[in-house]
Amino acid sequence: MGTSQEQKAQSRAAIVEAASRLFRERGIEAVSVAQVMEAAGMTHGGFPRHFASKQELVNAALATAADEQQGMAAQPFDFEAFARSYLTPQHRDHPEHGCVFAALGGEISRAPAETRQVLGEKIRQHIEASGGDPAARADAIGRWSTLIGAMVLARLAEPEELSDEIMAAAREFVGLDG
Amino acid sequence: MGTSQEQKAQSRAAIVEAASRLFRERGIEAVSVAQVMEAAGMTHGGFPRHFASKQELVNAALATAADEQQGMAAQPFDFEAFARSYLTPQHRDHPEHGCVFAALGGEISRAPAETRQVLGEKIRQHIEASGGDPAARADAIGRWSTLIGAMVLARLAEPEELSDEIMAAAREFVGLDG
DNA sequence: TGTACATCAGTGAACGCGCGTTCACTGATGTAC
DNA sequence: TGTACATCAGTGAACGCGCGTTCACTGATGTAC
Repeated sequence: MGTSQEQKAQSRAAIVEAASRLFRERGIEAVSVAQVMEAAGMTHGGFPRHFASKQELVNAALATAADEQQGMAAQPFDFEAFARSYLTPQHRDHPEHGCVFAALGGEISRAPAETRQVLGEKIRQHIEASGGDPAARADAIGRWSTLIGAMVLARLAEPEELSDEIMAAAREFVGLDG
Repeated sequence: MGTSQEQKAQSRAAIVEAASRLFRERGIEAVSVAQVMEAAGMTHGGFPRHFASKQELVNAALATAADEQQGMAAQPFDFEAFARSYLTPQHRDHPEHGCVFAALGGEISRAPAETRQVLGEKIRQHIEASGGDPAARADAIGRWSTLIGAMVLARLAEPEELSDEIMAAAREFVGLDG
């Protein structure tokens, strides 16, 4: 069953990727299993061959979304480059390819513990990666918080000039453009 | 119909207050009209006497939640006092009485324009209140962003020590405790 | 190599359920005179 | 002041709908011999 299992793994990856994208774009509750399966090129009946419940898919999709962001960042972590690509109209207007904390943080803090822990662990990893020096850690946390909060505000603010101003102010506040 | 209209206004206020609280606690989509009406002491059938749709209730509840926060802040706005009460376990553990942007910002950025505009306008007002000096404006935006992002992270982070550390780091980053 | 059989990813119909919304009704409130 | 009538906030049953999930079935994949 070699080929078959390969195909199954590909299908699963397609489902998780579609979910990761659709959840960030429209919210978890607003996206149905059938919509995810359709986006992955299947019908909804095949879903239970890969996940026991929507909850399981959510957990996998969030882990993927968080890893994707971490994977795109430079190694070792370059905050300035990260912040410059984070605070952009491109990111603001395309949450489906963006930061899972800004897009779904609020919603997930109300999710079952199992789901919260997926992102909780990613947060821990991200902070650990900033090094052992307490001052550097605190600074990393402060700057990261600023990016997330600014993106939340920038996605709500109107008109677009104000939204742009929020992103520019956050760039300054974290030490760029200054 | 004087008394009757007073009673109606009281009922409407109770519905909006219950919605404002429940939406922040559980998310907008996760709370049904029937649950809001029950929390307000009525049955769901009375709902259309006050609102044409759930969407209308959402708009009213968000405006109330945003005004509530603004109303609790000192006049003139004292950022330091605001930040100190914002970055607390009390606020983190009780989103139902807390910042609507941290609790529902992501969800609302995906809502219909009409709903987004309710919070978009509150953001504009909050920023305008920081004064006309461009540097002061930018600083106010940066600090506010930090508070919101830190609360999103603090509500997801585990264990509790890490969550507390995030709030402490944000306090430092906005210029307190430093 | 061929052939008969087992497995199981994916299909499409169906399920029970809770949702937002609608509506006939009731009874207290307020008005007309 | 008293009486007959109108209004309408709130009740409780009902509606159509989309949801997550289940399941009999199919047909391609892989195994046994």
